[in-house]
Amino acid sequence: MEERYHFNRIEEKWRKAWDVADLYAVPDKSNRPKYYCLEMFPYPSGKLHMGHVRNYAIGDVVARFKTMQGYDVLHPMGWDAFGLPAENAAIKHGIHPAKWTQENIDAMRSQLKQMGISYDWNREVATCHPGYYRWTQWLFLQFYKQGLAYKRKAPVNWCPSCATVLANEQVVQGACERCKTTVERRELEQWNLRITKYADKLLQDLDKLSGWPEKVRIMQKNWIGRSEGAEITFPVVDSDEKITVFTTRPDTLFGVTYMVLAPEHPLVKKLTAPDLREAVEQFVQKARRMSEIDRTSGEGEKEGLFIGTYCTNPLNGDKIPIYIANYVLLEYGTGCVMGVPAHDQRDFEFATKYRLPIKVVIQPEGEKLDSAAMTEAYTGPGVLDNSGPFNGMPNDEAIGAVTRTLEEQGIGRHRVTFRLRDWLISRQRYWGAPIPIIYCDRCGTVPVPEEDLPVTLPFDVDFKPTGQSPLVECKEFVQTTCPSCGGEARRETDTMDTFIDSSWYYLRYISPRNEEKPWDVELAGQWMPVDQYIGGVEHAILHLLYSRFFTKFLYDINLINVDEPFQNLLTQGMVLKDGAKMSKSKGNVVSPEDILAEYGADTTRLFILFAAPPERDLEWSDQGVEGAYRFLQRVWRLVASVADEFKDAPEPSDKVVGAHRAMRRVTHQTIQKVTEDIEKRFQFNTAISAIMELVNALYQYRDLPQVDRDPAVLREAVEKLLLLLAPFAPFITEELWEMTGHTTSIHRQPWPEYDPAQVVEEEITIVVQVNGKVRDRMVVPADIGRKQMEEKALGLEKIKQLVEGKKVIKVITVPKKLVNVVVK
RNA sequence: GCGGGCGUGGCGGAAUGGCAGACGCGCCAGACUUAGGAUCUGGUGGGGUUUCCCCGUGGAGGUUCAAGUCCUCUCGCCCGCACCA
Repeated sequence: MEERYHFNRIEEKWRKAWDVADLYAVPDKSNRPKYYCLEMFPYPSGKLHMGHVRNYAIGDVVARFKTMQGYDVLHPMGWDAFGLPAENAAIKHGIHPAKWTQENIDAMRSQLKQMGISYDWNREVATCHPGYYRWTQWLFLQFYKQGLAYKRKAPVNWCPSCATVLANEQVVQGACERCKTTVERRELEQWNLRITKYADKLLQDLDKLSGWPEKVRIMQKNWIGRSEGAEITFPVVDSDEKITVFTTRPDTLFGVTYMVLAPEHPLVKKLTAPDLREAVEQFVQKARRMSEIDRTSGEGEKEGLFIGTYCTNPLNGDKIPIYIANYVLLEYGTGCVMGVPAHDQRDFEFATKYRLPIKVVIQPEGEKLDSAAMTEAYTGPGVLDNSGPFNGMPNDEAIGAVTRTLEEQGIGRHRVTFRLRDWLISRQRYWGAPIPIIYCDRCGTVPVPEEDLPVTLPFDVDFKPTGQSPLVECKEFVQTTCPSCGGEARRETDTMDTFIDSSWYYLRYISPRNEEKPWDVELAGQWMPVDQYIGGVEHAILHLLYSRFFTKFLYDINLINVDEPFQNLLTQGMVLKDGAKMSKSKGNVVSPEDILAEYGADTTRLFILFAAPPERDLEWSDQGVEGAYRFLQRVWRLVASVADEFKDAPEPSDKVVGAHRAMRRVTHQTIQKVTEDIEKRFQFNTAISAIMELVNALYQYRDLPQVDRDPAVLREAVEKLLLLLAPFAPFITEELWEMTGHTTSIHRQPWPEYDPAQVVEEEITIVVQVNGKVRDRMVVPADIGRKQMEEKALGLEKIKQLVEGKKVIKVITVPKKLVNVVVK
């Protein structure tokens, strides 16, 4: 028997054995209850980082725990394998993106296997594989069929560094989410998915997601940005044109003193007075050139220009000057805003700058606002003033009343607007799934017939970024025949946003090699939804919102029977070193490769799970890793030293007393604690600490003289210990399980259950307080009544002294906890 | 500015309103040892007049027999959103 813990030998041995036995394969169907445990699949960058290690260690505990509890656990892994880094690496090192990606996948798969994560590798998928992206394209066609994929020309976010357009979600504070380059605006014709059609559902169903962190739900809610208000039409003076605005404050309609259009608004050209055309055109050009960040940062100066024409307030006939201004966005609402300086801070600033009138129409209670004296807008509640028939009405009532009046007169209506915009999915890059569309001069836009999929990505392409898709230059790809008329036609050359690939991968795991369809509907019905999804909070909006959108669409076209993909979501915290996120530039990166080589997988996993609860940020500590390593050695030595002694021991007796009973109690209490900690809140850190306490207790028990030890009690404790530790440290527990005489894998054993009779204490320590301060303790039978507790406490020598000469006002007794004597 | 989270020993972190600091790291002492950066045992919030007492969970109030935990205000740090009409 090995006296020392050699993780290298053990981990290599079991890695091979599990592989050969295909231990972690999960059947498509069985009679056991299902559990779908999913971790966000990585981009194959080449090597795992600590964030991955943490993510997958957490997921593996859940998967192994649920497996031991008797579930069929679907626990797959794959690769989010399309994307820019492959192209950038290819350009830099002259390797083809496909080769670069494949090599990285191989390297990372091997690292994951080294970590001992219980994936069913038979279900591995890679989004860049034609067998996968064929179905990505197929899904695009389903969107197209339903009118949810459409092409339109619009101002878009352009990243000059990535040389491609970006979705709204991929622009963070005016910069490219990937490379941080400031995003420009360009007018381009691009493919979009109509996610806005699902805006209301995506918002409402957030309420169903009780298993998601509040934080993520709020972030999505804000992103969708529903606001209720009214659309109001203002006729233009001396013209047949009308301007429609959206406002959440129809109650302030009588306070409108100017009108603003977005500079790009189509009406601007028509409405501009002839003598101002040149100035307006200059202003529009300037606004166009402004980056998104300057345009929307809030701090930027509001700039506007009068375009020389007026419109009329439809309710009171006021003549209102029309402006254009940089702070009005074409994309939101109707692209026009009515200016109410008295009751909107932005309008107030704008009106002050351009000396526009300020008209108070809401008066707060007990106060009379004077527009000349105002230094900021009043946005609170109040009563209408200067508002004709609505005078004296509370403004919250007026919102509805004004809207109704507008509706009656046919000049406005109730309206709901969303901040969420359609999802721009075209990318002018090579390494992605081609959009399966053909353009024919006779037939127009024709979808590629489903049976012709996949539209394969050509291999020999010069993929340097030029601003247009590299596929444009690839004649074999572009030139094709029209599926409709058979004539000459051209293929769409843009590829899809990689977030499309990752919006449905959790479904492909269910039928990873199905060549007839993207997934088997019946099997999807069985496995979906994902019971537990685990990943970083950085995907709170992008990936999680897109996946929810896909799921809702697929539900509507009857391809799945759930309308939310992820029942429970765990957002793990970051891994920090010296208080900061690990990064090359800070030089505080700890490489999983090195740690795995020095300490092995079990130690690495154990440390990461022990150092902090999963949702919280984790501070990396080399000494902490040492501690985890030391603990596993301690377990090893303990088990190795007693394995022979209890090999043939029977089940322990329920009648044992003294140290044996105490040992059994700790064993069963630990089972209870660990089970609850994992189940309740994924509190792996406290679960592990409980296991450590069991080991400490076992050392005490082992060091009794041998004649005083009960081999049956020892055996029970050691075996439960190994079973409880198995999900955290799969290799060492498997080895020790074998060493203690077992022939089937520990990872195929049922999760231990505790015996309530063994958990109970016969005697407990009660705290005795006087006026809330602990003054003494007493040991009493566990089933003692309140009355006896109180009597015994009052009889204690110390308590008597403290109470002497004072008046006992009352005595609080909390069963099994304490007695508090309140005196005066 | 709005929204969310977090403030507990030297450090990571524990505590259904009921003994603050479990467990681990670090540190101190002892044992074993040719040796120890191995292992085992014990100790380890601060202070004091040291069988005992006082103070202590960012700060100030409050509720309660009892508050790290609940309430009000306040300070600091982190994250997300930010001209959305």
